[in-house]
Amino acid sequence: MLVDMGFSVEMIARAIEENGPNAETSVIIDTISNYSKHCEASSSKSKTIDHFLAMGFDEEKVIKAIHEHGEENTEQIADSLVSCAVVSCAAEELPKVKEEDDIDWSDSDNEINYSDFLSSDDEKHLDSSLGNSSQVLDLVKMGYSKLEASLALERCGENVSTADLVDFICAAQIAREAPEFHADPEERKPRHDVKKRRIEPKREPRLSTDADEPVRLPNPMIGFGLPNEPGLITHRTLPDLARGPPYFYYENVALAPKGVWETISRHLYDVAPEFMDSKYLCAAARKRGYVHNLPISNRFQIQPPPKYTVQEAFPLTKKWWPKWDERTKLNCILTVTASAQLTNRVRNALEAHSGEPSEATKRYVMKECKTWNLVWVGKNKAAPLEPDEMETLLGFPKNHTRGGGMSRTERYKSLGNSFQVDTVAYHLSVLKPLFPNGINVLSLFTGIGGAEVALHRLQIPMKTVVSVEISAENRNILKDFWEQTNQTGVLIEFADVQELTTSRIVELMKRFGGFDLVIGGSPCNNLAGGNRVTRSGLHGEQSVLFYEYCRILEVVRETTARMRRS
DNA sequence: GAAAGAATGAATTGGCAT
DNA sequence: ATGCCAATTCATTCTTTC
Repeated sequence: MLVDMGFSVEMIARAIEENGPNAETSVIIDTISNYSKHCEASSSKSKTIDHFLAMGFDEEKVIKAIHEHGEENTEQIADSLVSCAVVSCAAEELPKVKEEDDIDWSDSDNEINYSDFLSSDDEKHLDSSLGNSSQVLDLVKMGYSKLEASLALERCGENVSTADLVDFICAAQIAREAPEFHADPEERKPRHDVKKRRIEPKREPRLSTDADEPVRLPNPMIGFGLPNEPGLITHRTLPDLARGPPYFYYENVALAPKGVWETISRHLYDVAPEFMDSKYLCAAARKRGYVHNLPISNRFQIQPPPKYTVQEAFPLTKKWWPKWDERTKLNCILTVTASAQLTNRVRNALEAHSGEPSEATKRYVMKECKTWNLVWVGKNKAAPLEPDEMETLLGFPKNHTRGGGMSRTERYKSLGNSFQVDTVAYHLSVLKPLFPNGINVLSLFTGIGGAEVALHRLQIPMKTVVSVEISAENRNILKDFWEQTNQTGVLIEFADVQELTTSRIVELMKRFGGFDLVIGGSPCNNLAGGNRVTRSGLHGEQSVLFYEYCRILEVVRETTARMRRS
């Protein structure tokens, strides 16, 4: 049940651990309440929560009870809470752990009956895992939290000794608490190795995020390094919890409000974000953070590599580009572009006087050029990019967003919200030797299919793509791409992440043999600097869907673990 | 009605002088 | 360390135009 809410045993265990065993569970509560607001899409739910909170019950338990009984059944909720409190007082919470585990996998709310596709092995697992509660009990007696213990059991499988479970828990603790423990040995060498990092002395990536320490954006923003450049970092050690399968790849804007990336990282198994500005791989800036558990050695670029400067990308502009416009890169491609009238205003300003424009005029023109990403397409004629030019810059085939019932304005919006394909492909390139026979992809917040285009251009066969995208026009674009590129794999499109219930995810995984990659960039609306109205952070109306990514990823991870065990 | 145009700052960071 | 300035930013909403 907690999994359905987006909060796995793992996440709760980690959150509790981070705040200390007896500390306030503010992180959990904050997350759960915010998530639940979104999930239920109604304020009545939070009113119900408030109601019971006012009675002095623990918020976590309240939310759980509401989910179990439905918010309208306040009496049952109350009963449940009272009996729950009694159990707690008895200091024997162990049975509840198993309860969570069972609920997790035999949720009767789901439309699909698990027994229909659970193999006999799976059932055996459920039974034997009940039998293993004595191990959990042992661990609890040794001072570990019940959640920690059940987590260890979950990840290590049923046929392991208690000593092994202890090892796992210790390893997980060390991995989380001591960043230097999993630093690359090469990078960890003491200072006599200075020559090696002379090139980028400041770019020492933190391999694990400390909750107390704010995330700092690297300067230059080049992630683990650029292709064909010195100073490449080719190895990192992930926190144990973060390891695949499945691989996951999460993206969002780098310049988010303070604290956002700390939260994102914490919810994605403490993997430190890789911040990269796409201006190092193409002719337009795009500062983004990527949280992923992919290997980072032997990355390669897709061919042909994109043009590096605006003038190379759009050769016709060279002729008209004034000397005093020193730009070689464009700024970030946004969701709105300048009007055609702006081109006229710029032209009028430039032609007000003959000869070299005044400094003031240059300043005005340059300001507009940088604000609106104008390029020179004629004498004194600075115009916004065409949609197909944006497609080129972002690594999509020309006319990728054409058709599908999209207006020009809508194309700009969809393109502004998209991946830079070359950047994503650079990161995903390590998958190519790993999946020669193809890959099963769960693509969330697909948009116009940046991930799919990247995989296609990498020539990694897509056996299955399950895609979730709210915009019907964007779904059409992906479908068209799928057909036009003669994909042999299966494409399944959903409109809403809410449709991906636990049962449906499990069903899909059983059908296709699991997912190898869970990829997506959740909505940035409430994080993006351009938003003057609702830049409300990760809990904003759209950006809160980040927690849906977490929820779905966690279901895939747990299902993957189960499938591999059986 | 649909599409395009115009108006609407703040948060954050880096650089640099103090 | 602190303060100032410049630069950048996956946007929203209302108005106008067709």
